[in-house]
Amino acid sequence: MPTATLPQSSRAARWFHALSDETRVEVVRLLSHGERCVCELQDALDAAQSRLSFHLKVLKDAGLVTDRRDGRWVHYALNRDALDEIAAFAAAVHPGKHAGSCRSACCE
Amino acid sequence: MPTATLPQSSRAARWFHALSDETRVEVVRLLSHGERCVCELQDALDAAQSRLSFHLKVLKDAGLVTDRRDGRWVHYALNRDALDEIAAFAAAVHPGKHAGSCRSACCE
DNA sequence: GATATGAATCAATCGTTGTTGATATATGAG
DNA sequence: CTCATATATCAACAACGATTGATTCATATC
Repeated sequence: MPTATLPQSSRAARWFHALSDETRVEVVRLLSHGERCVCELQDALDAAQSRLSFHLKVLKDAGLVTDRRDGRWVHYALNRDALDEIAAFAAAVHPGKHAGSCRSACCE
Repeated sequence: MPTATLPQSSRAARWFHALSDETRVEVVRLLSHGERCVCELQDALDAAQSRLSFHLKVLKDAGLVTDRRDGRWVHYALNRDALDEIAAFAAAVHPGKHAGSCRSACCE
């Protein structure tokens, strides 16, 4: 049962990879306050334009953020569903959830 | 390296990096059922010994797992505190938490 | 149209990460 | 002490990821 509720490991690994860079974590933290345009993120993070664009692409490809063009600006926002799944993963693998039901099979 | 004194984003990035590989995610899932020895993980994952050892070291260096030697076997277990912090991160950046209190500053 | 601005993409580079096979270390059995 | 087993470490290499500066694309203003 616990396994069935967990996302595929490869999906999880993809999310975690997207969050494995400090700049990208900062972006996510900024976006947690609401939608932001690229220029604003650039300001807040003091990041070169192409560098930030690269990281935003990684986050977008992983499905963690969405983008929306508005005139010449592009606004990024967190994808709530993905964050839900990440939280679910952390909860599902929490030790103690499977209280002794699955004992070790070797080294005894 | 005093991970405890690092800024939060950097610590988070470290954890997520440790989980950014499918094999390591699988290890964490297996350990969620309880402590496991290396040979057992090797069996379950069908992974070469040095390869698994490498991934276990990454997880251990990131503070996600602990190891305990027992005779000739070494048992690995999840570090509950780290998983708590990861869950806390996911919850903290969840959109909607800061309901309109922080509006965008540009592109208006 | 011409031009300016916000953002994405590209090419080059360089450091990092994962895999493999070989070797080393630790423990226990005989 | 010798040997077998469990695990860690090492060296080499391929694959991948991040950064930078230049270029391109899209949109808006004049």
